[in-house]
Amino acid sequence: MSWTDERVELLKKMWSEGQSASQIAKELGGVTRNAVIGKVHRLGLSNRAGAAPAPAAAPAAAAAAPVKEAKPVKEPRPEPEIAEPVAPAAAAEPEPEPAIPAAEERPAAAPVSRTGKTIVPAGQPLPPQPSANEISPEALAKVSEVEKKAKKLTLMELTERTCKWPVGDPATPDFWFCGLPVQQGKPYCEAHVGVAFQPMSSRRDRRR
DNA sequence: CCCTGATTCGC
DNA sequence: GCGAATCAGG
Repeated sequence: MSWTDERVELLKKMWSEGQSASQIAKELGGVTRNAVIGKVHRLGLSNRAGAAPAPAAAPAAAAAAPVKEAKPVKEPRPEPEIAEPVAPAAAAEPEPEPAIPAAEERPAAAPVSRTGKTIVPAGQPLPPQPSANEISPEALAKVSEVEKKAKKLTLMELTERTCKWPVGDPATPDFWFCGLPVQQGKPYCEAHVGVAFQPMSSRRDRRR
């Protein structure tokens, strides 16, 4: 692959949006994150922050790079009141893919006050949290177990290979994501995949 | 271990 | 100019 104008533009866009080199590389395809980083440097748009204007040393790099930043700082949440963490009727679609929150996206603003308290916004994308519905007791038991040894990651710590299963009330400090290694291709660890993706077979309810 | 960006240097 | 290898860090 080569750096066509389009690709370079996408690169610039994503980079200024705060996307990581690896994410950009994936998006572009045909290039590694190294290639992306290399290109970024050659383009002279290294520093992404509008801050830290190189204090006392090496203002060197990117001297000829205007880099117009338009920090897309998104409002954490205009609406402070969140109704209730009601147990969302278990997402039991024949075609799985319970589209979790937008955990993938780079949170523009860290929902963490420097007082240590983690203030999770918990916008509208309320996750699965299946109610003890028609899920095998085994699977549920498994989940309980797993939650004990979960990594308890914060939103920002999630990656593509960490279980994105949410635990607790998003409105409290006791909210976290499982964080255990995900199952190949899935967004959750084995245990949580078990309750997140129900085989249609078990969904057949009392004949129609 | 997973990830991040930064630099170097042969091509 | 390009990007793998490497470095330095979280």
